[in-house]
Amino acid sequence: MKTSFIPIDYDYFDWQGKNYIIMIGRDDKGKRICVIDTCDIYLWAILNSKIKELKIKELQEKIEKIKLDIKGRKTRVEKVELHDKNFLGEKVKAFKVYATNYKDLHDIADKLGMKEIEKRRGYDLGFVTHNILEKKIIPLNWYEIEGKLLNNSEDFGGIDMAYDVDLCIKLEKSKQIEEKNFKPKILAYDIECDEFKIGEGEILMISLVGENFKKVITWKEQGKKYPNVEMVKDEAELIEKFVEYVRKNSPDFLVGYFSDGFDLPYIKARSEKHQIKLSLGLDDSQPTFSRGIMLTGKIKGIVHIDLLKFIRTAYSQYMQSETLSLNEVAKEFIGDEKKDFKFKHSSKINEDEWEKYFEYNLHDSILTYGLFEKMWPDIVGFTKVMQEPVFDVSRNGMSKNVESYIIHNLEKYNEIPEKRPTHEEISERKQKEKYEGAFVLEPIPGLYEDLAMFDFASSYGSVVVSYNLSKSTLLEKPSKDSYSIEISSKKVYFSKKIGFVPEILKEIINKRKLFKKEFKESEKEDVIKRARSNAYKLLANAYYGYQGFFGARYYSYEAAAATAAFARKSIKEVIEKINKGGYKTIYSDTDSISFLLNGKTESETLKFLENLNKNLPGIMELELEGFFKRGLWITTRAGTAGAKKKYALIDKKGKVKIRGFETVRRDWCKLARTTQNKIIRLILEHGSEEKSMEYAKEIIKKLKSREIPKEDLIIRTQLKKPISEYKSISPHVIAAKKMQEQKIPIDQIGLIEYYIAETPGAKTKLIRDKVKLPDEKGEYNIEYYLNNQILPAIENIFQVFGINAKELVDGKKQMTLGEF
DNA sequence: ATATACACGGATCCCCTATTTCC
DNA sequence: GGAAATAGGGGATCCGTGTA
Repeated sequence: MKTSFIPIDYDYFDWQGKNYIIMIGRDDKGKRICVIDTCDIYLWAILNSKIKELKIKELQEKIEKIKLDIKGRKTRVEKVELHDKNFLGEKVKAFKVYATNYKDLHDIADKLGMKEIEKRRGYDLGFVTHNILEKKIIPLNWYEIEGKLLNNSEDFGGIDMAYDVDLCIKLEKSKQIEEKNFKPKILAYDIECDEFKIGEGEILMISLVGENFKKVITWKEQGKKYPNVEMVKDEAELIEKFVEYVRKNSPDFLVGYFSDGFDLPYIKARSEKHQIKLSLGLDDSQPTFSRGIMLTGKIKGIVHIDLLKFIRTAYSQYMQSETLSLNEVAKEFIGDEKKDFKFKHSSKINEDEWEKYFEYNLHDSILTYGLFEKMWPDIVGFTKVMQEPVFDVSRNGMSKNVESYIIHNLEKYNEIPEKRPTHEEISERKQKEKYEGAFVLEPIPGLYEDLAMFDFASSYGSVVVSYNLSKSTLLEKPSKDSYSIEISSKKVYFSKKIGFVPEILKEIINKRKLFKKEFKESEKEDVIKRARSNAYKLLANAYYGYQGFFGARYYSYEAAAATAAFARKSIKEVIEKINKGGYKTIYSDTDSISFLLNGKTESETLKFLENLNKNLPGIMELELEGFFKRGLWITTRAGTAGAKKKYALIDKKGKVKIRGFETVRRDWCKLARTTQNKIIRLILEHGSEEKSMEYAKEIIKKLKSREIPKEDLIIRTQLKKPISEYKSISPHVIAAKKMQEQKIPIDQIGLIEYYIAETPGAKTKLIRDKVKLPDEKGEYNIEYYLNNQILPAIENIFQVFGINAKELVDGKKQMTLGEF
């Protein structure tokens, strides 16, 4: 039997004591194929360098005789081979110790505690990863496979009959082939319930959306007919219907939004209550959930995707949306939003409101479906780059992705993989003192004309590569021919012989450059190339964080601290050169520098940049971020110091770039934000403050005469932990308490909305005593919004021009008094 | 459990001192 | 007149949210 094959989902099973991998995928005709395979199972025992030849042989024989009896299952070491390998860049001799079952490796490792064996490695990767490493059948790549067709076969306990697939093949040969077109079958789903707590309420409806498939299943509001709505008799039947439709559609991907934490566990809990088997898996198995705080729901053969998780790692840092709610994310990515429906308990929904509810439910699945389609190229890109199954890649954070990438690229360096840190190691690492981070230059407040901004491309990444900073290149003793730098008054040294970790990163940066160039030069927009370029970009950026992350296999405090130190040194040197070159630096943060052109032309400045680059070490490179017509820096709220991480720029085309100001902060009311934004824009456009002052006066007047709609005064703050854990009872905590009392559900993100009201007769002057929920009756507190929202947002901007905004606020008050 | 440090600023917390209240 | 209650100032801390 020979066929094409694209693996999508990976799982494993035991048969007669041996591990087998099971890959579910498609052929180029769209047939669903199940492929069974296995590989050598082994761990590495690294030998002490002082061990004698003779002793090695003896030890090998001893290990070969190891027998295990685990919970009544008898097994043994199959064979032992001696190999020349590298571990953390050092040449080592290591035994490759073979076993029958991956699960036994741990127990075998425990028996290898002899003093001649220095380290035991490679038994904590997981069988799926191990198999991908061994057999190189990488998710979402195309293969031509050959093997035995299993048809009503007894092999593997009749697995071909258990799985609902078109073909089941025991793999014998495989080779990677050219990319073929693959359009995944997608089914998006969403549920609506009365209670937000998992399983506490009833599921009212479930919507499902696939290609040419739209359905809402419900047991509420029977009797009437609605488009796309199918009525069933009760909740139990609703769940059964859901299972039936998933099975009928037989998707490759079942996609939800926050479905790991809500929809799937909810359905599971309700099905348990009704004692219904939730046979969603291709082998009729039920979804399983990983333990731990963050749930993940897995369905055999169908990849369950929680899009929220992928968005969080892959996009959130570059997104405009203030929250990752389905509504905002859909708006940003596909220009569509949720249907309007005000959440109510089902008992309070009028007959004529149900149709809206059904539409709302269906539309959520439509949005989820649309988002998945939009993100599919990136999901493919990530999966192929990290070489891990889609299920994992779509959920993993960037540190895990970095690690996957390293693990799957060790072979070139003949490296044995490092182990995961133990709990003790993790707590030790966590206790380490924080090292000094980025350098931020205090700006000189003011409004400036004609500026340029330079920044380092992949700053920290290029530092790691240029100075060879990693766990394996850190030298124990000072050495002359090495890179050295001081971290917290201690000198550290790194070898100049390039380590495999910096080399892998160098490759990432190079590939990123290559793919970026490729997709920019491609005639029509090539989403796949763009996605791959993006995956490498994110990897390069996450690399530095990974080295400093306590859970990392290749953690290195010294390398991380040295990276920050070298970066500080580099940027300070560049600032000096810029100032010596006749420019004037205004501000700098981490890897970017803004400076005044001081009458120099743009082409002169570009030439200057070229020269700067000639003298930078290694692969470090400065880029032009842009030329700007004007720029604004202000003081901190407290004093005369220039405020860091806050500035606004306008370019020649009038495009404004605002960083750090209240304008971009979601915990300020809309009025303060839009007012500040407008004022900044007016100042940048006109180069003076008159127009913006007029505008400010007008807003203040409107606020005082209560002309501002309440929605512009709503303050949004995220509740980040359970109410009881707050030591400091701030306004948003009070608002959350009120919501709890009034049984208003707090959304999944925990965004709390409130406004500050006039509360005559209030005893204290605490803001929290004036908190009211948006729906609560009351008048907004003029004093508060003037002094705590508008004034702080504009005061320091006007201070640049020597204007006291406080007088603007108060002075206006007298005038309005005069008007009456 | 799941990348890092730096930074701002509101609001509360908490301690101290001064003032007011009460007997 | 002296003790207790209250008010207010100011630094420390908590908290959320940004920049890079």
